[in-house]
Amino acid sequence: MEDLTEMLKGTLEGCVLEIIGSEETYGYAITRRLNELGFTDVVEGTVYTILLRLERNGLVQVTKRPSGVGPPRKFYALNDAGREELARFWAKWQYVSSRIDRLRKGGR
Amino acid sequence: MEDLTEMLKGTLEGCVLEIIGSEETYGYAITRRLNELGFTDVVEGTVYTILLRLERNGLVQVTKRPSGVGPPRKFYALNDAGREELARFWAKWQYVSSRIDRLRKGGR
DNA sequence: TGCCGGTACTTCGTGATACCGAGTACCGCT
DNA sequence: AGCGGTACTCGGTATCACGAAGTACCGGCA
Repeated sequence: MEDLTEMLKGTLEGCVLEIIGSEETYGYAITRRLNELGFTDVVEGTVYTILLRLERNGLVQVTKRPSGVGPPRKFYALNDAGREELARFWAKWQYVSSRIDRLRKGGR
Repeated sequence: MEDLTEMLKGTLEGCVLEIIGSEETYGYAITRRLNELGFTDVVEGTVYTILLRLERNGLVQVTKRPSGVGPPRKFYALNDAGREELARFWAKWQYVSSRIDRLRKGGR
């Protein structure tokens, strides 16, 4: 699929939030997960900027753990604020995607 | 609904394309149409920048016509390139929204 | 006649976001 | 010692929606 970057703006962060919400994980693995979900062009740099933003905004709890196969990993888990933000994200997604689908089928 | 601007990035242009594709129309009316579709916070300035971009990218044909109730209107219609771009937009939307919905329901 | 509200478009600047590239660093294997 | 895979950081760029201000046309009303 051709370039999706513009369309992912505003949704990619929500996807990362959802992934973290379903299991405590770290940046490199999140990138791989997004890639296998179909977002093949998402690269590490993008995910890390999102993770730093989530951390700065106080939506996640971070734990550093040694890896055994490389440098230590920063594991991310949602806190209460993160879970609320995730719920808001899905509400927005539901709202936007339903309106766009409606526009697609004949509008009104 | 709270702020949707980030989530609309990359999709609002496609929505405008769809509206123009279904009927030849002009900026002010497109804004009202988007508002009644549920995108209540979209303002004229946003739509006009999109329209100028579409024109600059050669996706639309523009016709200026007097209005009778105000200044002349710039009517927009899709050309062949615009119809192709619209098709590409819906293909991308289909791709992205289906993956996100899949992520939402349990992932895999 | 003068002013106001609604219609209609333009332009400049701002903020948020995804992306890119380069760099740093840890590890096991050869 | 070097290499590839793992893992994170940082600085800069492009794109996009938005805000604010300005211009301009028109009808109606005091």
